[in-house]
Amino acid sequence: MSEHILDELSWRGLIAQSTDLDALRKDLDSGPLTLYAGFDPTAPSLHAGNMVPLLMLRRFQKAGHRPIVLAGGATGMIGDPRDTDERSLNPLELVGEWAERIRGQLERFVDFDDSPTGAIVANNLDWTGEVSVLEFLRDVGKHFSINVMLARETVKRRLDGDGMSYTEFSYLLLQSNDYLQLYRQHGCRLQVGGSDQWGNIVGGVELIRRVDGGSAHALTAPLVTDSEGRKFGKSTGGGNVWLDPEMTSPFSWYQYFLNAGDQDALQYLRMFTFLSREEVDELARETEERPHLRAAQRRLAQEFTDLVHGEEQTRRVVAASEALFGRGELRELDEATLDAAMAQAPTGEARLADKPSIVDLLVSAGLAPSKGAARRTVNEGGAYVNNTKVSSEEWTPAPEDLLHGRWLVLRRGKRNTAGVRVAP
RNA sequence: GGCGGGUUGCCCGAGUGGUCAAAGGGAGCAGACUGUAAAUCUGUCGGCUUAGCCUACGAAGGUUCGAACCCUUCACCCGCCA
Repeated sequence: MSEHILDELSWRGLIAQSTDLDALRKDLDSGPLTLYAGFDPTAPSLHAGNMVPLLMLRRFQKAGHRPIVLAGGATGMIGDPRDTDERSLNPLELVGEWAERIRGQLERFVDFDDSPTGAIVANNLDWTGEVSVLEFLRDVGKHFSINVMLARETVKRRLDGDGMSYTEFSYLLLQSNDYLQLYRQHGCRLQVGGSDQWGNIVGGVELIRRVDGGSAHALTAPLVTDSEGRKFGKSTGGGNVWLDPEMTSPFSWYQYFLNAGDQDALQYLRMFTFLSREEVDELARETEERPHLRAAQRRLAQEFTDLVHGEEQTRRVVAASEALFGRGELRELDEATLDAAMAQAPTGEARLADKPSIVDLLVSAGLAPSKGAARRTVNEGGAYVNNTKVSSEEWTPAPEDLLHGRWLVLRRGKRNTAGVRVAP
């Protein structure tokens, strides 16, 4: 039953580029291999896209290898060059704080124990923070050819555009050194990451070979995009889909994946869940035959929410989603069910005595960023209260509109819903 | 250090004294069609107490009846030269 990890990654669509796969396969077969992936603290939380390499570590661990999760406390202070323009440096304290938060998130997805496959947590600040410039330039810098560095795609694009600072240019050296350090400390011989990390990873592979004469591997996953090639993780409301429940509620997380397109849902099932090939194939068949049931989307949303937020949360958001989006009359929901659903959905507050208009309510519930936007929604026919369209900006709730005497369920468009708790 | 070019709304990018809340594209949002899908078409897309007002074209001043557009200074970026 146990398929080779590389074959598994392959059908899951998780292999974009790699160094010699046959050599890697041999190494994987000859005992537990130590591998790592790094995550830079560029925000206070990981986002959904980060789950690809993170879950790859977990997949490798399940296949009998040892993962190292690395928080980029040092690299996060420098910034990996991106295609467009120079990043602005974040304050040191902020990066430190973010690195801590991200480390906490990383730890949840791999298992720690004393066995040879027990995970290790690292922070590259530990070995980078105290290195002197001279030491670094002599020991690491000397092994990098400017000629090669200039040939990198990102660098070329930046040179054609707004240019790049020396700081960002140096990023490659830092990450390469990370790989070397982990190779030395833990015998780490495989680094995985998104395909945008290819150059950085290979930099490390070469550094290990040059300095220690060691052989190490590189493996990247494709950048996750939706069927239109858009970068993954932009939620319908704009902005990233974050792991932190304070930043993206489990309800919103669930809804985001529930709304995925057919092709996307199947791709995400392979990448973000541990469902077997057979199970995914079955869901693909179902989607083909009875697309309206959205079996793939439901399973994806459920599995992924489960993985990130836990079973208990998942139960709640599934129930809330069914209550709010179900075909049943909202008025017929019993109080407990409605309360539970409202506890999961985004909510706002209002007072009946203030005679809030539909526009005020939409803003209060967070369904519209401004009154202007709320008015637009109403005029476009996209505003609903308790599943009934409201087409006048002047509409204001009457006491009998309140569900169980205190709730209004608002909806903007078809898939954004929120509650407003109304006080007398 | 010198000379030249640049900094426009979420992003890209046009605009070089009034007709500019600023062309065009992308993204986003809503509607129709659907399956809480995709594609397509349509509309929309700074804020507000919305026939008006406020804020906005790197920052601060200035010229002018009037400035994104002209002038000055500053900041940052790019290129060439030293």
